[in-house]
Amino acid sequence: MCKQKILVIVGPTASGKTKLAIELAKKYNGEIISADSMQIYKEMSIATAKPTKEEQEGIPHHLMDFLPLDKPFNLSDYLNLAKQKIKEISDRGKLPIIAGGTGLYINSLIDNIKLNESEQDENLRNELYRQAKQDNGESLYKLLCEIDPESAKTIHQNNTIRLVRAIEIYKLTGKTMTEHKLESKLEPSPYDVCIIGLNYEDREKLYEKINLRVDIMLKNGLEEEVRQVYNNNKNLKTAYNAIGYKELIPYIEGQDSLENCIEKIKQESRRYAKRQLTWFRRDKRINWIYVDKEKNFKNIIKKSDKIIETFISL
RNA sequence: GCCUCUGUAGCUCAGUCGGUAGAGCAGGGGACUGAAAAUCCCCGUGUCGAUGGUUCGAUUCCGUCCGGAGGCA
Repeated sequence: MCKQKILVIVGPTASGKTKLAIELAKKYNGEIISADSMQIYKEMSIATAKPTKEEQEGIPHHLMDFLPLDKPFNLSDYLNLAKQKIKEISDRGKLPIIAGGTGLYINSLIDNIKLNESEQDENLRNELYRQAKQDNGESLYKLLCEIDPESAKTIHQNNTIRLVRAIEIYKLTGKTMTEHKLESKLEPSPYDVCIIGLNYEDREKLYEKINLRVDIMLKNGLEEEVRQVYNNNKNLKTAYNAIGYKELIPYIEGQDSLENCIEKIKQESRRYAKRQLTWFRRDKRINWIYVDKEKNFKNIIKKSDKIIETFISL
């Protein structure tokens, strides 16, 4: 049986994934599936650094710019849609290229994680959050230690989101998080992946790039974009999670200076990049290309070609 | 020119009644299975401005010099 070949491009924010993906799509007859938890939303474009239509150079981009901001979206939705897209693209005889910075989405997809079919129970969740708030998660943590000591080892009492989720999944399905994880990995992946990771050898250089990109976003009208979203949406839950939005809103509400808010965007972007690197670094399959070690973009393409050619010939 | 204050971690500053030092921020490392651009955990050695003196011992006290801030002429 021949596994479906897919190309995956990962890396921290502002490392050049988008550009590389487009170039490789042109070269290898590919279509791009975005793996970015924020680029899926229609209204947020500048802050999420979506490529414009011109920048896309006619390459089809999937799972990007299609969902209204008030619609919730989660890992499960992503997996369902992405798998379907991979199939469609390969049926067209083209190469699926996953490109993005949301590590959880990418790993769950390429490692074929099977989520069980549990319905979400908002009431239960709210109740658990209330309980967590009362005693800083103490009672919930104790409960988790009883029902799933294995998970309790890796989930800290202060990490309310995870704590609640681990308990929620048990109450909803009767299975612990640990069991759920084991079951999720039973089926081998139908994909044969080649992963290219973009990074900088010198962290400072990456940070300069990030700072510069934030300045460019502002020139491109970031403030106007945030204002529009702010004025048109009652439910800003998702926007409050997006870097560029959550830092600029205090300025729009008159609570902080523009200068401070811009610095904050840059800082949060840098920290985000660091977290992304922490996530990606542990995946030993990634073929890293150090952007600051290459003379120019052509050399990055050359390196990528080398990696891809051995992959394709296998 | 004189007087006062000041020089300690990348930054802002504590502190040591003389036994070579510690907070916040910045930064670094890590975790991650249905909110993931989210959420959470861990990490503080630095010629204590330079140099001479007193002392068993000085970043701490004294002298000189070099930065910085303010005041008076």
